[in-house]
This record gives sequence, C-alpha cells and structure tokens, in this order.
Amino acid sequence: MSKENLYIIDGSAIAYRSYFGMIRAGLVRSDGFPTGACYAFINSMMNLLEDQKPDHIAMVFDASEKTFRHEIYPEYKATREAMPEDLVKQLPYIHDLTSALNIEVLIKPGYEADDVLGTLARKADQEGLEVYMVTGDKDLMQILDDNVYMYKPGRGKKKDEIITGKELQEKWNIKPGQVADFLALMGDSSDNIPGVKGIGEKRAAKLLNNFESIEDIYDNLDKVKSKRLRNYLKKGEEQARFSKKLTKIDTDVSVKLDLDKFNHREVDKDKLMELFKDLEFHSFIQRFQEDQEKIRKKKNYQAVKTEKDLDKIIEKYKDAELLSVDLETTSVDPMQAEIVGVSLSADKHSGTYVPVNYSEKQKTLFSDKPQLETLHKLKPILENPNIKKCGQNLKYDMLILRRYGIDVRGLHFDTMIAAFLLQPDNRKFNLDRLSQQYLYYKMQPIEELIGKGKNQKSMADVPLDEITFYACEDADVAYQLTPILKEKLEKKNLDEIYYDIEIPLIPVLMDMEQNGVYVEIPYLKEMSSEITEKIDNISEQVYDEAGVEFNLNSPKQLSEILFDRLELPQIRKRSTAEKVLKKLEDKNPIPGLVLEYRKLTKLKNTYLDAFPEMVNPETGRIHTSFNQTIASTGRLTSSKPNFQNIPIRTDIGKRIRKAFKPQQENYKILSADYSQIELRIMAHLSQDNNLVDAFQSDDVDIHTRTAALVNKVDEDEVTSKMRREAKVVNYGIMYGAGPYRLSNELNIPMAEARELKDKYFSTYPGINQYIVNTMEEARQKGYVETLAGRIRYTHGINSDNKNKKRAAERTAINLPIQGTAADMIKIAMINIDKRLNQEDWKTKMILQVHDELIFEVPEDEVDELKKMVRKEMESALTLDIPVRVDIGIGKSWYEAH
DNA sequence: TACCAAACGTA
DNA sequence: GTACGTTTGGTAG
Repeated sequence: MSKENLYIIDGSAIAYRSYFGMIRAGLVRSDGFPTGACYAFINSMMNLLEDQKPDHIAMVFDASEKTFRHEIYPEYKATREAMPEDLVKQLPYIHDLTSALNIEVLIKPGYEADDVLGTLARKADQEGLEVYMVTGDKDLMQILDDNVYMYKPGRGKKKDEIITGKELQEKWNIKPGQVADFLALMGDSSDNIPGVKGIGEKRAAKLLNNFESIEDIYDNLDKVKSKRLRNYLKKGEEQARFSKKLTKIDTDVSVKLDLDKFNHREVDKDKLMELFKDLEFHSFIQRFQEDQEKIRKKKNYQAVKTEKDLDKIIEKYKDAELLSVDLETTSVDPMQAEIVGVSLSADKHSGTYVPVNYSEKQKTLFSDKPQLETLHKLKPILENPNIKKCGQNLKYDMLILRRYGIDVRGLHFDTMIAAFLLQPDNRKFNLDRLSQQYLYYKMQPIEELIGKGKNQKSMADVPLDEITFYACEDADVAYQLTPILKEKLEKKNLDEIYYDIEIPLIPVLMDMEQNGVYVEIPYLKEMSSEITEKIDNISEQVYDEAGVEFNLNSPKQLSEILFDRLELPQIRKRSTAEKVLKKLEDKNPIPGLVLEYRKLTKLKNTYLDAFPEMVNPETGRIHTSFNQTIASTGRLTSSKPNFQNIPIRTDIGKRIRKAFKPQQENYKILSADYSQIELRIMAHLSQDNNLVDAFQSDDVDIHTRTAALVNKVDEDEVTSKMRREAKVVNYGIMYGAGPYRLSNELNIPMAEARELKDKYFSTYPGINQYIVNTMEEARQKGYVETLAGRIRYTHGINSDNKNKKRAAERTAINLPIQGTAADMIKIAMINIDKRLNQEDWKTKMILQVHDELIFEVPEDEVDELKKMVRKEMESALTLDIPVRVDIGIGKSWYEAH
C-alpha cells in the first residue's frame, strides 16, 4: 500500500499569489468589491483537491502579531509594503472559503506560517507520510527531504510544479539543510535580511558547495581561497550568523499533528454555493450545480401538434397571471422576420411551443390550416391586458407580432432591460448569459440547432422536436428570471425607473422603429457618383505625389509612404491620425489630400451607399433599431443604420441631411431639441448661484454670460475668442476635462488653460463643489445616480492606478448630467407618443438624437404639434431652472434643424 | 471566421 | 474630458 499523504498549504502565500496573479484582470463583484484573489484562491484550491486527492490537508496562515523574529530584529520585513487594501478586504472571504472546503486552519501567534508548516512537515515525515508543502516560498526548501516535497501551484497557464531536493541540488548544488545558510549569506531584500555584503546568490552557493554551513565556514575561514571573499566574510560574520537565526525555520513550534482533524472530508457544498453566490462566481456555481442533464430531464416542454392541443393550451394560459412569450423567426430584423413559432411559459421548467410556419419538408401538422389562423388563435391571450407578459427583448417579438396583426397587451417585464438597469456597464445581456448569471443554468446553444457560419440553416428548417426544446427554454428561462430580477430591481430602488420609464418606452420605440424614416434615395445616389469622381481625383493626385499606387484606406501602407518613402517627421509614433496629418499639411500635399479622401470615403460608404441597401421593400423607408441596453448612462443608441451620427458639420454632411424628408405630399419635418440641456442639468444639480441665475433669464446666451463673468467684463465686451473659450470650458468641465485637454482644444499654453479653469471655478464655485460632492458620493456608495434614480457603479474610483482612478472620476461626474438628460427625453417621448396615439394624430415621431426629437408632420398639424411637443419636452422633469426647447420646421431634416 | 485598432461620424 | 456605431484593414485562430 502506498504511503498516505499530507498537503500543508501556506494560506498567506497562496492568498498573495492569488491576488497578484489576478490584479490585471481587475475582477470585481457587481457592487465593485474586489474578488480576484478569492477567485484565484478557490480555483487553485479546488484544482488541488480534485487533481491530487489529498488524504490529509491543512492550511496555515501567518499570525497577525509580531513574531519571534521581530523580537530579535525589529527591522525584520520592515521594507515590505503593507498588504494591499484590496487583498485585506478579501481575507475574511478566503477564510470562509477555506472552511467551506473543510480544510483545517492553523494560526500560531508569534510564529510565521513557515515555521508551523515546517514543524508539521517534519512531524508528518517522521510519522511516515508523504508531505507536500503547498507554497511558493523558497525558505521552505530547507525542509525538503526524501518524502517531503514542495508543491507550487501554477499561475495562469503554468502547470503546478513539484520541487524535490533533487531540483535544489541541480540548481545550486546545495542540500536542503543548507538553504537557511544560503539565504543568510546572500541576504533577502524582501524580508529585509542583511546577509553578507559582497556575497550574492552565486558566491553563497559556491561556498556551500565546499562547506557544510555558516558555522563550518567560519571555523575554517582560512580554507577560503579568495582573499576578497575572505574579507567580505570576515566583515560580515556577525550579520551572517545573525541572518541565519532569521532564515532558519523553527521546526519546534508547539503544534499538534492531528491527522484526524487533517483528514480530508467532503467539501461543504451548501456553504460553498452560498459564498459563490455572494461573490458572484457563476462558473464555480455551475461546477456544483445539479447535473445540467438532470435539470433538462425535469423540464416539460411540449409542442402543439393538433388543433385540439392548441385549444387546450389556450384554455390553460387564459388564466395565467404571468406569461412568458418568445418567438422563433427567420431573421434578426424585426421588420423582415417571418414567424416560425411561438413559445409560451407560465410555469417554471415548463413551456409550450406553437409551430406556425414550416418549411416544405417540415410540413406535418397544420399543413391543411392557414398559418395565420393558427397564430391568431393566440391573439386573445396575447392581447389580454390582464395576462402580464414577460420575456427577453420584447420590443423585437412585439414588433413582429404587430406586423402579423397582433398587438400584445399587458407588457410587464423585459429581462434584458432589467439586467441592464442592474449592471449598465455590462456589455451583453443575452438570455444565455442571464441564465448563467442568475439561474446558474447553461442553456442549449442555438448553434446546436442551426449550426453557425455560412452553413447556418434557417429556424424554419429545424425539425419540430428539436426546435421545441430550444424555443420553450427561451420562454421558460425568461419566466424564471422575472421574479429574481424583479426583486433585485426593488432592492436597488430601480423599480421606479424601470416601470415608469424603461418599460413604457418599449412601445414608443416600437412605434418609431415601425414608422421608419424616409430618405430620398435617387438624390443620394446622384451625390454618390459625384463624390466617387472626387475621390478618384484625389487618389490620382496622391499616387502622383507618392510615385506609387497603394491602398489609401490602409493606415499602415500610408505611414510607409509618409514616413519611410517621403521621410516626413513622425509626430506621434507612426500615427496617421487627423491631428498628425494636419500638422504635416504644409510640408507635403499628401496629408491634406488623404484627409479629404478619408472624409469623402467615410461619408460615401457609411451613408450614401449604405442607405439604399437598407430601404425596406414594403415600406420604402429605412427602419433603424433603437437600443435600450447599450449606453451605460441610459442614452438610447441607434444602429442598422445608426441615425444618430448623420453628418451636419460639413457641406456634404448638410447635403446628406437634405435627403431626410417626408414621404408624403403636404408633410413637413419638425425637429425639436433641448437647448443646452446638459448645462442646465448641471446648473440644477450644482445649484450654483451664477449658473442658475444665468439660466433664469430667457435672453441670455450662456457662453457669452460665462465669458463675461470669467473675464470680468460686460456681456457686450465679450469677444468671439472669449465666447469660444467659455463654450469649450463649459462643456469640458462636464466631462471632467483637465488643463491638458483644454490647452489642446483651445490651442493655448498649459499655464493659461490652468488659469482659465481656475477662473471658471471661481466664477461658478458651486460647480467645483458639485464635482467634489459627486466624487465623494461615488467613493462612499460605490455608485452615482441620475435625477430619476438610474445608477451606475463607479468601480475603479479607489483604484491604485491613477489613470483608472481619473477615468472613473470623470464618468462619475458625467453620469448624473448625461443620464438625467437621457431620463428626461425618454419621459418626454413616452408622453408625446401616448398623445400622438390617443389623440389620433397623423404625425409620426421618427427619430431621437439624444437631445432632439424628429417628427414627420402633416402641414395642418404643425402648429398644434409645436405646442404639444414643446410642452411635453419642457415639462418632462422639473428642474429648478427653466428647460427650453427649440423647434424648427422644414421640408427636410436639414431645413428643420 | 472572429475580433481588434484606427479612423471618423454624432450629441 | 463623456456617451456611442460603422467601415476598413490586419491579424489570430
């Protein structure tokens, strides 16, 4: 029978290792609490338990008090930096995790973990056990023996490593018994052990090849051949002998080798799960979660196969309180997608799939029945407002259903939006991710159904039994997520903004997406050929100048031409950014031409040539998507295409905006935009007297007023330069800009920029106070919030990394401003859309661009619309200062803006 | 095929 | 300085 083993872990060393190994990953819990050390710690411990299957195991931690080494040498470890704050915080968890693993913990006051570990190792060795010292600390190599090994857990991709006396022999040709002497001779800066001056690693090793120990060396000093070395040793004799007292591990600590206690038992799963949930270690939770297969078998997902089935499920769901709805379709574009089937769930682990549309080979059941009729049997349920609806990204499903003539009522809970409000900085809120995060369940990947890449098949081609499980799972998971997310929203006081703003906004965005935007395509095509000519012209000129043809779109090839061939000065590495090229403009014609080329190709590719492809053949209009869960500040974003970055500054940009017009005769475009909304919100939030005062009177130009106050002149004495500076500072401050940025932007020296900022703050002292207060709030609470209660976590505001810290500060300052503006326009949109629908307007709201709303309005509604929109926008949120809206009307977006 | 960085468009 | 999306080239897999 092979020997029983004992693993003794230096818990302190592993904790340190874990912390520093994960520091770059910056792992934090959703409330910002650092969890990296815990993560790496539990990971290596679970790996150790699983891979090594120890018979006995124990963990030793350093005692917090001073040790005997400090008694004899107060400077011991004095140079060592204090344990990082973020690690200290995690230690209680590390202890809890260890105890949940059922690993016995030992702490011996007055001793270091090394001493306890060494003592135990010796004792266990004598008992005939195979001993593994789990640590990375080289001091412990002095304990190595025939049956005593060192076990170094790997970090990252590095494998675990087992070190024996042989490795020591190979590396330094010294024996384990000489390690203390070795370390004492060479000294150790991290422990502040002096060592002998003049002797480092190499000489120490060499000496110990010839002598047994430090004592032996000094007994036979004359046998040291080198005179210099002898001198060093003579001078350092006291330090050497003293150092050894520090490096020598005390193996006589009074600690009992209690193998019964060290006997490794099963881990405490319940306790571990609790900790994992607390720490948000979702992947670990899954390791311990019930077998996924078992969960799958528990599920009751049924497909409706006959008309009788269909009637039965309608009966079943008609009294449901909460119904989860999900569509399977043929496209991700809600304005094009065809419905393949509908899945419903009103019960955990159960679901029903109603097939609506089969491809030819799938035709089995309702083949004799018109598809629409099948679908419309569900209409009374879906349109019943008393059956609350939940689901994932319902805007998509509801839009498609509406195209099929079904107007879903009772919209109650969207899991994607809930998850976004809880963690607005997360990038993705896929259902499978939410399932992993909140249910600890891994869903069936869609690739298993339709494959991926270019061989991906359509949903309509998936056999019924396969699609049933997948489809029902979507509905089921959303159903299960609903109460969990709901409770979290309430806990964080996010339920108000959720139910009063985000959920009511869904039908508004549906309306806008369905409305779409009319864009005059022939006009754009004409422009495109005109621009193409210009682009070709420019390319020719560049090739002539360069003497060679190359890909103008490639910054890499361009930099070769500019910096290698033409040897132009490299202002910033080999960058070809706009700023760099501007500076090179007077040295060579190419930079200027390239800038022109880039502008034109960008406009051509992004707008002129892209839009014609995006016109919906049925409506003749372009239907963008408004995304509710992307921007952490709560702004909407627009994509496919992005209608929020249509050019306006350049001439060509302006011409592009002229293509945005009403589709019908006798209609106009109306644009309503908030006037300086973010500055007004900053004035409200900061309550700065001067800024509030400036906004109280209607006829004040805020930048002129600022310039006058900052420069202490009358408003009519403000020069255009002064106003321009004031505008840049007004906006810059809201984004947390420093003097560096201001000096860059305004092309003034740093000193001047600094002075300008100081003067600004003395003009508006309340703003400085707002910034200080907001940063303090962020530090204290770990998050900042908008007027409507939207929150954003401010991880990193306590970071040791200065850049990270500053960045977190800037986002903290900006969120209440940008986010409140976003809240405000969302509220306005909800109220406007409601009135447009309830009061039977012909007007359509078609776009939102952060502080601007665009409408397509019949001429006879223009005057009324102006009043209505102004009123709803100005009164959406009440500030202590007036909110102003500018309205323009025209035959295109360009004229209206 | 998937993803990143650079560049450039907006509020 | 904040917040985004799209296009392109280039690279890693």
